[in-house]
Amino acid sequence: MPDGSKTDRPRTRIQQRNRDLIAEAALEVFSTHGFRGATLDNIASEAGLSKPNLLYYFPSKEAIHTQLLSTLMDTWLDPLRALDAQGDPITELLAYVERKLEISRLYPRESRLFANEIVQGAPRMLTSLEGELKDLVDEKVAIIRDWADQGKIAKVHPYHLIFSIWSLTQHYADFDVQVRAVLGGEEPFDEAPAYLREVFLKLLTP
Amino acid sequence: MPDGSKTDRPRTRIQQRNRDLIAEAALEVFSTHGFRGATLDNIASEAGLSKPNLLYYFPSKEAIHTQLLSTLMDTWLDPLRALDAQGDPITELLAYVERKLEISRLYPRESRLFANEIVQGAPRMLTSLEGELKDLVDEKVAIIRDWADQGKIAKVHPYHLIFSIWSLTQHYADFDVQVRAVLGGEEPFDEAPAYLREVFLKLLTP
DNA sequence: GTCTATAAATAGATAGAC
DNA sequence: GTCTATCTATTTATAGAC
Repeated sequence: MPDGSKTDRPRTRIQQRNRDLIAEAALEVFSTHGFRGATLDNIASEAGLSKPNLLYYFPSKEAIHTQLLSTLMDTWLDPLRALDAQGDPITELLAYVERKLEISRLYPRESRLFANEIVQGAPRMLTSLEGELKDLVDEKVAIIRDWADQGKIAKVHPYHLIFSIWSLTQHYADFDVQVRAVLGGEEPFDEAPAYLREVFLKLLTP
Repeated sequence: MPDGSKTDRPRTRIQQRNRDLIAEAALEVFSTHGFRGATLDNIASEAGLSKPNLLYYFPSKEAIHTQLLSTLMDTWLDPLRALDAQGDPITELLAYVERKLEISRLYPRESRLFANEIVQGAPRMLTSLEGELKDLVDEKVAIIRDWADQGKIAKVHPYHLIFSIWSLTQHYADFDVQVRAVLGGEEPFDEAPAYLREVFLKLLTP
């Protein structure tokens, strides 16, 4: 009797497929227009479903948004989770920068989804920021502080170091139109990896 | 006959005062909720005026937003304009960073107003980005490139250098809630100036 | 110049047939 | 499970009295 129930949400294949369609459409629309700017009409037509059908799968617009944020939260935190206290400090931190930048390149919508939410004061995400996010950062800050104390990297403020990694890498996703407007034809991600590597190598070298 | 008419918009004292009240209220509301999230009701009550009275002074919600963006565009560009080709290169660039950070501290709403607009693809600002902004950046990039060619600063990609200054300084305004959530009680602007100075000093020193 | 009342459009959500 | 039709609330904008 192989069935795989009991996992709570997804049941049939068609349900799973439609939930996925909705999540994908919602990501597209929420990341481009923010929560208020997005409409169920937009999301429905992007998903190729009718508006009432959307609300058959999710109880409300808010529920779609919330589910999206919490699903993607893990993806968002993974690169920092991977920072390894046992590895070589400079290598670990540069690899973290590289991962974050690669995520901005490959998943700009996810980055903008969070950016929209946070710029507006994170009304639907504040507890996650003060909980999961802060806990993870505190844990990694302790590692970075040890590295600095042992003279393995330069003595930099560990929290602000992390802010600067977020800021510099996510900028290429969140402010993509501005970056491209200023660069004209040049592709941002051609030069960004080497540039950011240089920034953090110079900063972190003791 | 001293009167000061002919300047086109503001006439009486009361008109000027109400236009200012509306601009201030609109900045507050648009910067917190974005264009779609803001309502005329919010803006009106924030300004202490009735909704129809708002529309006596401005033809539409869009017009308020547009006027706000174009008024603040100059303030936004001024710190970069002040970059002086005749000054000492490192001093000039560090002073630019300091000015931008100070603006994030003193005028976070203005920063978030632009952030909201740009994250969503700058639908009402794209021409400004491709015009005024790109022109100014191109001009200053030429200066930075000269400095690098003359060996007065390290050889860094000038466009990405500017992106990194924007990104690192505006982060403290745009992502303020996140920064504060992670820091717990610590005041971001206590450490940020010294941290950013260190980042750019290390990066730019030849 | 400012207000109350209201029109017109949009958007989130529900009813009920199939 | 999916659709059409519709309800209700919100929101932009206007009319018209004062």
